Amino acid sequence: MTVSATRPSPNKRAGNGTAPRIDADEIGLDALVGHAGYAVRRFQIWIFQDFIKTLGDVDIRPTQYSVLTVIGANPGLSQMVVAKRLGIERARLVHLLDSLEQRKLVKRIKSKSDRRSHALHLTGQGETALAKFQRLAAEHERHVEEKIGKANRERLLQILAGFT
Amino acid sequence: MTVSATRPSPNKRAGNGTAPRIDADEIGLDALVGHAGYAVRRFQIWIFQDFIKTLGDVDIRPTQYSVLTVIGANPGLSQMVVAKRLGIERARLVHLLDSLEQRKLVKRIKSKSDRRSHALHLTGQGETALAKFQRLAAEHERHVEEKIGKANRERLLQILAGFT
DNA sequence: GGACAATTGTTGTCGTCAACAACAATCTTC
DNA sequence: GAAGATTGTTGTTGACGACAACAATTGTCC
Repeated sequence: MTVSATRPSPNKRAGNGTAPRIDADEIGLDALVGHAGYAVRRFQIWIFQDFIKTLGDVDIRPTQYSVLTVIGANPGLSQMVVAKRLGIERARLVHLLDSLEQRKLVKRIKSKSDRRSHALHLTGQGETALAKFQRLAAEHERHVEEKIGKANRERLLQILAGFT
Repeated sequence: MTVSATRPSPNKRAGNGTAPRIDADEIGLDALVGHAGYAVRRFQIWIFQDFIKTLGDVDIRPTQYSVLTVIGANPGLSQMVVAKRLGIERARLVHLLDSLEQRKLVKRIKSKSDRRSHALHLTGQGETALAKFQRLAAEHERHVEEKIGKANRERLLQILAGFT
Protein backbone atom coordinates (compact mmCIF):
# COMPACT_ATOMS: atom_id res chain seq x y z
CA MET A 1 0.00 0.00 0.00
CA THR A 2 2.74 2.49 -0.77
CA VAL A 3 1.10 5.78 -1.50
CA SER A 4 3.89 8.20 -0.95
CA ALA A 5 5.79 7.64 -4.22
CA THR A 6 6.37 10.71 -6.30
CA ARG A 7 3.60 10.90 -8.85
CA PRO A 8 4.56 11.16 -12.49
CA SER A 9 2.98 13.96 -14.48
CA PRO A 10 -0.77 13.40 -14.54
CA ASN A 11 -1.23 13.41 -18.31
CA LYS A 12 0.67 10.71 -20.08
CA ARG A 13 0.15 10.67 -23.81
CA ALA A 14 -3.53 11.58 -23.98
CA GLY A 15 -5.66 12.21 -27.00
CA ASN A 16 -4.69 9.44 -29.38
CA GLY A 17 -6.75 6.79 -27.71
CA THR A 18 -3.88 4.74 -26.36
CA ALA A 19 -1.92 4.95 -23.15
CA PRO A 20 1.39 3.46 -21.99
CA ARG A 21 1.69 0.73 -19.38
CA ILE A 22 0.00 1.61 -16.15
CA ASP A 23 0.02 -0.52 -13.04
CA ALA A 24 -3.21 0.68 -11.44
CA ASP A 25 -1.18 1.56 -8.39
CA GLU A 26 0.36 4.63 -9.89
CA ILE A 27 -2.73 6.32 -11.22
CA GLY A 28 -3.12 9.91 -10.24
CA LEU A 29 -6.01 10.17 -7.84
CA ASP A 30 -4.99 13.68 -6.94
CA ALA A 31 -8.46 15.06 -7.43
CA LEU A 32 -10.03 12.30 -5.34
CA VAL A 33 -7.62 12.56 -2.46
CA GLY A 34 -8.99 15.18 -0.13
CA HIS A 35 -12.54 13.94 -0.47
CA ALA A 36 -13.63 12.58 2.87
CA GLY A 37 -16.48 10.59 1.35
CA TYR A 38 -14.15 8.57 -0.86
CA ALA A 39 -11.81 7.64 1.95
CA VAL A 40 -14.69 6.77 4.24
CA ARG A 41 -16.34 4.62 1.59
CA ARG A 42 -13.20 2.61 0.94
CA PHE A 43 -12.60 2.17 4.64
CA GLN A 44 -16.19 1.13 5.26
CA ILE A 45 -15.94 -1.51 2.56
CA TRP A 46 -12.75 -2.86 4.07
CA ILE A 47 -14.11 -2.91 7.61
CA PHE A 48 -17.35 -4.63 6.61
CA GLN A 49 -15.52 -7.26 4.63
CA ASP A 50 -13.32 -8.01 7.60
CA PHE A 51 -16.36 -8.15 9.88
CA ILE A 52 -18.19 -10.51 7.53
CA LYS A 53 -15.13 -12.71 7.21
CA THR A 54 -14.39 -12.76 10.92
CA LEU A 55 -18.01 -13.65 11.73
CA GLY A 56 -18.23 -15.90 8.71
CA ASP A 57 -18.39 -19.14 10.65
CA VAL A 58 -21.45 -17.99 12.57
CA ASP A 59 -22.98 -16.36 9.47
CA ILE A 60 -23.76 -12.99 11.01
CA ARG A 61 -23.61 -9.75 9.04
CA PRO A 62 -23.04 -6.30 10.52
CA THR A 63 -26.69 -5.26 10.40
CA GLN A 64 -27.84 -8.48 12.04
CA TYR A 65 -25.24 -7.99 14.72
CA SER A 66 -26.43 -4.47 15.47
CA VAL A 67 -30.04 -5.63 15.75
CA LEU A 68 -29.14 -8.47 18.12
CA THR A 69 -26.97 -6.18 20.22
CA VAL A 70 -29.68 -3.56 20.64
CA ILE A 71 -32.34 -6.13 21.51
CA GLY A 72 -30.00 -7.86 23.91
CA ALA A 73 -29.23 -4.63 25.73
CA ASN A 74 -32.82 -3.39 25.73
CA PRO A 75 -35.30 -6.27 25.82
CA GLY A 76 -38.90 -5.53 25.03
CA LEU A 77 -38.40 -2.81 22.44
CA SER A 78 -40.85 -2.50 19.57
CA GLN A 79 -39.75 -2.92 15.97
CA MET A 80 -40.46 0.73 15.30
CA VAL A 81 -38.14 1.90 18.06
CA VAL A 82 -35.33 -0.48 17.07
CA ALA A 83 -35.59 0.56 13.44
CA LYS A 84 -35.49 4.25 14.29
CA ARG A 85 -32.55 3.84 16.63
CA LEU A 86 -30.45 1.93 14.15
CA GLY A 87 -31.46 3.99 11.13
CA ILE A 88 -33.04 0.97 9.47
CA GLU A 89 -36.38 1.14 7.71
CA ARG A 90 -39.03 -0.78 9.48
CA ALA A 91 -39.84 -2.60 6.25
CA ARG A 92 -36.27 -3.82 6.16
CA LEU A 93 -36.27 -4.76 9.82
CA VAL A 94 -39.20 -7.10 9.18
CA HIS A 95 -37.06 -9.31 6.95
CA LEU A 96 -34.09 -9.13 9.31
CA LEU A 97 -36.27 -10.28 12.19
CA ASP A 98 -37.88 -13.00 10.09
CA SER A 99 -34.44 -14.42 9.48
CA LEU A 100 -33.28 -14.07 13.07
CA GLU A 101 -36.52 -15.57 14.36
CA GLN A 102 -36.18 -18.56 12.04
CA ARG A 103 -32.75 -19.13 13.51
CA LYS A 104 -34.30 -19.10 17.00
CA LEU A 105 -32.20 -16.15 18.10
CA VAL A 106 -35.04 -13.66 18.55
CA LYS A 107 -38.71 -13.89 19.41
CA ARG A 108 -41.55 -11.48 18.78
CA ILE A 109 -43.97 -11.26 21.69
CA LYS A 110 -47.30 -9.54 21.19
CA SER A 111 -47.45 -6.48 23.38
CA LYS A 112 -50.52 -6.25 25.60
CA SER A 113 -50.33 -2.52 26.09
CA ASP A 114 -50.33 -1.89 22.33
CA ARG A 115 -51.71 -4.77 20.34
CA ARG A 116 -50.22 -3.40 17.14
CA SER A 117 -46.64 -3.77 18.27
CA HIS A 118 -44.30 -6.62 19.11
CA ALA A 119 -41.92 -6.70 22.04
CA LEU A 120 -38.57 -8.03 20.88
CA HIS A 121 -36.53 -10.41 23.03
CA LEU A 122 -33.57 -12.68 22.61
CA THR A 123 -34.17 -16.37 23.13
CA GLY A 124 -31.96 -18.23 25.57
CA GLN A 125 -30.16 -19.60 22.56
CA GLY A 126 -29.94 -16.08 21.24
CA GLU A 127 -28.21 -14.79 24.33
CA THR A 128 -25.48 -17.41 24.33
CA ALA A 129 -25.08 -16.94 20.59
CA LEU A 130 -24.78 -13.16 20.96
CA ALA A 131 -22.05 -13.64 23.55
CA LYS A 132 -20.08 -15.61 21.00
CA PHE A 133 -20.76 -13.04 18.29
CA GLN A 134 -19.44 -10.31 20.55
CA ARG A 135 -16.23 -12.19 21.16
CA LEU A 136 -15.75 -12.49 17.41
CA ALA A 137 -16.66 -8.84 16.93
CA ALA A 138 -13.97 -7.92 19.44
CA GLU A 139 -11.52 -9.92 17.40
CA HIS A 140 -12.60 -7.99 14.32
CA GLU A 141 -12.06 -4.78 16.23
CA ARG A 142 -8.50 -5.86 16.90
CA HIS A 143 -8.02 -6.26 13.16
CA VAL A 144 -9.06 -2.63 12.77
CA GLU A 145 -6.48 -1.64 15.34
CA GLU A 146 -3.80 -3.52 13.47
CA LYS A 147 -4.83 -1.80 10.26
CA ILE A 148 -4.97 1.84 11.28
CA GLY A 149 -3.29 1.81 14.69
CA LYS A 150 -4.71 1.80 18.15
CA ALA A 151 -4.52 5.55 18.70
CA ASN A 152 -6.06 6.30 15.32
CA ARG A 153 -8.96 3.96 15.99
CA GLU A 154 -9.65 5.73 19.28
CA ARG A 155 -9.51 9.10 17.58
CA LEU A 156 -11.80 7.87 14.84
CA LEU A 157 -14.43 6.70 17.30
CA GLN A 158 -14.15 10.02 19.04
CA ILE A 159 -14.62 12.02 15.84
CA LEU A 160 -17.61 9.97 14.73
CA ALA A 161 -19.23 9.61 18.15
CA GLY A 162 -22.04 11.93 17.11
CA PHE A 163 -23.26 9.48 14.47
CA THR A 164 -23.83 6.48 16.70
CA MET B 1 -28.52 14.84 18.12
CA THR B 2 -27.78 15.16 21.80
CA VAL B 3 -25.75 12.12 22.73
CA SER B 4 -24.03 13.20 25.86
CA ALA B 5 -26.95 12.73 28.25
CA THR B 6 -26.41 10.32 31.09
CA ARG B 7 -27.81 6.98 30.09
CA PRO B 8 -30.46 5.42 32.31
CA SER B 9 -29.95 1.88 33.48
CA PRO B 10 -29.84 -0.39 30.44
CA ASN B 11 -32.50 -2.87 31.49
CA LYS B 12 -35.90 -1.35 32.08
CA ARG B 13 -38.60 -3.84 33.03
CA ALA B 14 -37.68 -6.73 30.80
CA GLY B 15 -39.22 -10.16 30.64
CA ASN B 16 -42.93 -9.51 30.69
CA GLY B 17 -43.15 -8.59 27.05
CA THR B 18 -43.95 -4.95 27.56
CA ALA B 19 -41.70 -1.96 28.01
CA PRO B 20 -42.28 1.56 29.26
CA ARG B 21 -42.19 4.66 27.07
CA ILE B 22 -38.96 4.95 25.18
CA ASP B 23 -38.00 7.82 22.95
CA ALA B 24 -35.59 6.00 20.66
CA ASP B 25 -33.01 8.58 21.61
CA GLU B 26 -32.37 7.13 25.00
CA ILE B 27 -31.82 3.51 24.09
CA GLY B 28 -28.72 1.96 25.46
CA LEU B 29 -26.34 1.35 22.60
CA ASP B 30 -23.53 0.70 25.03
CA ALA B 31 -22.56 -2.53 23.36
CA LEU B 32 -22.54 -0.92 19.91
CA VAL B 33 -20.55 2.12 20.93
CA GLY B 34 -16.92 1.19 20.59
CA HIS B 35 -17.46 -0.59 17.31
CA ALA B 36 -15.65 1.32 14.61
CA GLY B 37 -17.68 -0.29 11.86
CA TYR B 38 -20.98 0.96 13.20
CA ALA B 39 -19.81 4.56 13.51
CA VAL B 40 -18.20 4.47 10.10
CA ARG B 41 -21.31 3.02 8.51
CA ARG B 42 -23.57 5.70 9.95
CA PHE B 43 -21.14 8.41 8.94
CA GLN B 44 -20.77 7.04 5.46
CA ILE B 45 -24.55 7.05 5.01
CA TRP B 46 -24.72 10.65 6.14
CA ILE B 47 -21.88 11.79 3.95
CA PHE B 48 -23.24 10.07 0.84
CA GLN B 49 -26.68 11.50 1.39
CA ASP B 50 -25.22 14.97 1.64
CA PHE B 51 -23.15 14.39 -1.49
CA ILE B 52 -26.16 13.15 -3.42
CA LYS B 53 -28.25 16.08 -2.25
CA THR B 54 -25.54 18.66 -2.95
CA LEU B 55 -24.99 17.27 -6.46
CA GLY B 56 -28.68 16.62 -6.90
CA ASP B 57 -29.24 19.31 -9.53
CA VAL B 58 -26.60 17.80 -11.80
CA ASP B 59 -27.69 14.23 -10.99
CA ILE B 60 -24.27 12.82 -10.16
CA ARG B 61 -23.74 10.16 -7.54
CA PRO B 62 -20.51 9.52 -5.65
CA THR B 63 -19.40 6.56 -7.74
CA GLN B 64 -20.07 8.40 -10.99
CA TYR B 65 -18.09 11.33 -9.66
CA SER B 66 -15.11 9.16 -8.79
CA VAL B 67 -15.11 7.57 -12.25
CA LEU B 68 -15.24 10.94 -13.99
CA THR B 69 -12.51 12.32 -11.79
CA VAL B 70 -10.13 9.44 -12.46
CA ILE B 71 -10.74 9.52 -16.20
CA GLY B 72 -10.35 13.29 -16.25
CA ALA B 73 -7.02 13.11 -14.46
CA ASN B 74 -5.74 10.11 -16.43
CA PRO B 75 -7.15 10.06 -19.96
CA GLY B 76 -6.79 6.88 -21.95
CA LEU B 77 -7.08 4.36 -19.16
CA SER B 78 -8.73 1.02 -19.82
CA GLN B 79 -11.86 -0.06 -17.99
CA MET B 80 -9.95 -2.78 -16.23
CA VAL B 81 -7.46 -0.35 -14.76
CA VAL B 82 -10.11 2.16 -13.69
CA ALA B 83 -12.16 -0.56 -12.05
CA LYS B 84 -9.17 -1.93 -10.18
CA ARG B 85 -8.05 1.48 -9.01
CA LEU B 86 -11.47 2.47 -7.69
CA GLY B 87 -12.32 -0.92 -6.24
CA ILE B 88 -15.27 -1.30 -8.57
CA GLU B 89 -16.03 -4.55 -10.34
CA ARG B 90 -15.53 -4.30 -14.03
CA ALA B 91 -19.03 -5.65 -14.57
CA ARG B 92 -20.38 -2.75 -12.57
CA LEU B 93 -18.20 -0.22 -14.37
CA VAL B 94 -19.75 -1.27 -17.67
CA HIS B 95 -23.15 0.04 -16.58
CA LEU B 96 -21.66 3.17 -15.07
CA LEU B 97 -19.90 3.97 -18.33
CA ASP B 98 -22.98 3.15 -20.38
CA SER B 99 -24.84 5.80 -18.41
CA LEU B 100 -22.05 8.36 -18.57
CA GLU B 101 -21.58 7.74 -22.26
CA GLN B 102 -25.28 8.24 -22.96
CA ARG B 103 -25.02 11.58 -21.21
CA LYS B 104 -22.13 12.50 -23.53
CA LEU B 105 -19.69 12.93 -20.65
CA VAL B 106 -17.39 10.04 -21.49
CA LYS B 107 -16.36 8.26 -24.69
CA ARG B 108 -14.93 4.82 -25.20
CA ILE B 109 -12.25 4.74 -27.87
CA LYS B 110 -11.08 1.40 -29.20
CA SER B 111 -7.48 0.92 -28.31
CA LYS B 112 -5.26 0.08 -31.25
CA SER B 113 -2.53 -1.50 -29.20
CA ASP B 114 -4.98 -3.91 -27.54
CA ARG B 115 -8.17 -4.38 -29.49
CA ARG B 116 -9.91 -5.93 -26.50
CA SER B 117 -9.75 -2.79 -24.40
CA HIS B 118 -11.23 0.67 -24.56
CA ALA B 119 -9.37 3.88 -23.84
CA LEU B 120 -11.56 6.11 -21.72
CA HIS B 121 -11.72 9.85 -22.26
CA LEU B 122 -13.89 12.73 -21.21
CA THR B 123 -15.75 14.56 -23.96
CA GLY B 124 -15.40 18.31 -24.18
CA GLN B 125 -18.80 18.53 -22.62
CA GLY B 126 -17.61 16.11 -19.98
CA GLU B 127 -14.67 18.27 -18.98
CA THR B 128 -16.72 21.42 -18.44
CA ALA B 129 -19.32 19.36 -16.61
CA LEU B 130 -16.69 17.81 -14.36
CA ALA B 131 -15.41 21.26 -13.44
CA LYS B 132 -18.89 22.12 -12.24
CA PHE B 133 -19.22 18.83 -10.37
CA GLN B 134 -15.97 19.52 -8.59
CA ARG B 135 -17.17 22.92 -7.44
CA LEU B 136 -20.29 21.29 -6.00
CA ALA B 137 -18.20 18.53 -4.44
CA ALA B 138 -16.09 21.18 -2.73
CA GLU B 139 -19.29 22.64 -1.34
CA HIS B 140 -20.23 19.20 -0.04
CA GLU B 141 -16.83 18.95 1.57
CA ARG B 142 -17.53 22.16 3.43
CA HIS B 143 -20.70 20.56 4.77
CA VAL B 144 -18.53 17.80 6.20
CA GLU B 145 -16.35 20.38 7.84
CA GLU B 146 -19.35 22.03 9.43
CA LYS B 147 -20.53 18.66 10.68
CA ILE B 148 -17.42 17.24 12.31
CA GLY B 149 -15.11 20.25 12.45
CA LYS B 150 -12.27 21.31 10.22
CA ALA B 151 -9.51 19.77 12.31
CA ASN B 152 -11.37 16.48 12.70
CA ARG B 153 -11.90 16.24 8.95
CA GLU B 154 -8.20 16.74 8.37
CA ARG B 155 -7.35 14.09 10.94
CA LEU B 156 -9.87 11.72 9.41
CA LEU B 157 -8.35 12.05 5.96
CA GLN B 158 -4.96 11.47 7.48
CA ILE B 159 -6.05 8.33 9.31
CA LEU B 160 -7.75 6.87 6.26
CA ALA B 161 -5.15 7.95 3.71
CA GLY B 162 -4.06 4.36 3.26
CA PHE B 163 -7.42 3.36 1.81
CA THR B 164 -7.56 5.84 -1.06
C1' DG C 1 -69.33 8.05 21.73
C1' DG C 2 -68.10 8.15 17.10
C1' DA C 3 -65.69 9.92 12.94
C1' DC C 4 -61.16 10.81 11.50
C1' DA C 5 -56.18 10.93 11.70
C1' DA C 6 -51.91 8.67 13.16
C1' DT C 7 -49.10 4.60 14.22
C1' DT C 8 -47.34 -0.37 13.76
C1' DG C 9 -46.20 -4.21 11.31
C1' DT C 10 -46.38 -6.12 6.84
C1' DT C 11 -46.03 -6.72 1.80
C1' DG C 12 -44.49 -5.14 -2.45
C1' DT C 13 -41.76 -2.56 -5.98
C1' DC C 14 -37.74 0.00 -7.56
C1' DG C 15 -32.89 1.29 -7.88
C1' DT C 16 -28.04 0.97 -6.07
C1' DC C 17 -24.33 -1.87 -5.17
C1' DA C 18 -20.99 -5.96 -4.26
C1' DA C 19 -20.01 -10.71 -5.65
C1' DC C 20 -20.00 -14.40 -9.03
C1' DA C 21 -20.27 -16.95 -13.17
C1' DA C 22 -20.20 -17.47 -18.00
C1' DC C 23 -19.08 -15.98 -22.64
C1' DA C 24 -16.79 -14.06 -27.19
C1' DA C 25 -13.04 -11.59 -28.75
C1' DT C 26 -8.41 -10.87 -28.29
C1' DC C 27 -3.76 -11.20 -26.46
C1' DT C 28 0.23 -13.91 -24.47
C1' DT C 29 3.02 -17.79 -23.95
C1' DC C 30 5.10 -21.80 -25.06
C1' DG D 1 -0.33 -22.79 -33.86
C1' DA D 2 -2.55 -24.57 -29.45
C1' DA D 3 -3.48 -23.57 -24.61
C1' DG D 4 -4.19 -20.36 -21.24
C1' DA D 5 -4.92 -15.64 -19.62
C1' DT D 6 -7.15 -11.06 -20.10
C1' DT D 7 -10.89 -7.55 -21.46
C1' DG D 8 -15.35 -6.15 -21.96
C1' DT D 9 -19.97 -7.76 -21.64
C1' DT D 10 -24.29 -10.00 -19.96
C1' DG D 11 -26.71 -12.15 -16.46
C1' DT D 12 -27.99 -13.69 -11.64
C1' DT D 13 -28.01 -13.41 -6.78
C1' DG D 14 -28.37 -11.15 -2.36
C1' DA D 15 -27.90 -7.16 0.93
C1' DC D 16 -29.56 -2.67 1.41
C1' DG D 17 -32.05 2.11 1.27
C1' DA D 18 -36.26 4.48 -0.31
C1' DC D 19 -41.22 4.52 -1.17
C1' DA D 20 -45.92 3.30 -1.41
C1' DA D 21 -49.90 0.87 0.00
C1' DC D 22 -52.56 -1.86 3.26
C1' DA D 23 -55.04 -3.99 7.68
C1' DA D 24 -55.20 -3.70 12.43
C1' DT D 25 -55.04 -0.90 16.17
C1' DT D 26 -54.58 3.33 18.80
C1' DG D 27 -55.13 8.29 19.59
C1' DT D 28 -57.56 12.62 18.95
C1' DC D 29 -61.08 15.82 18.35
C1' DC D 30 -65.69 17.37 18.21
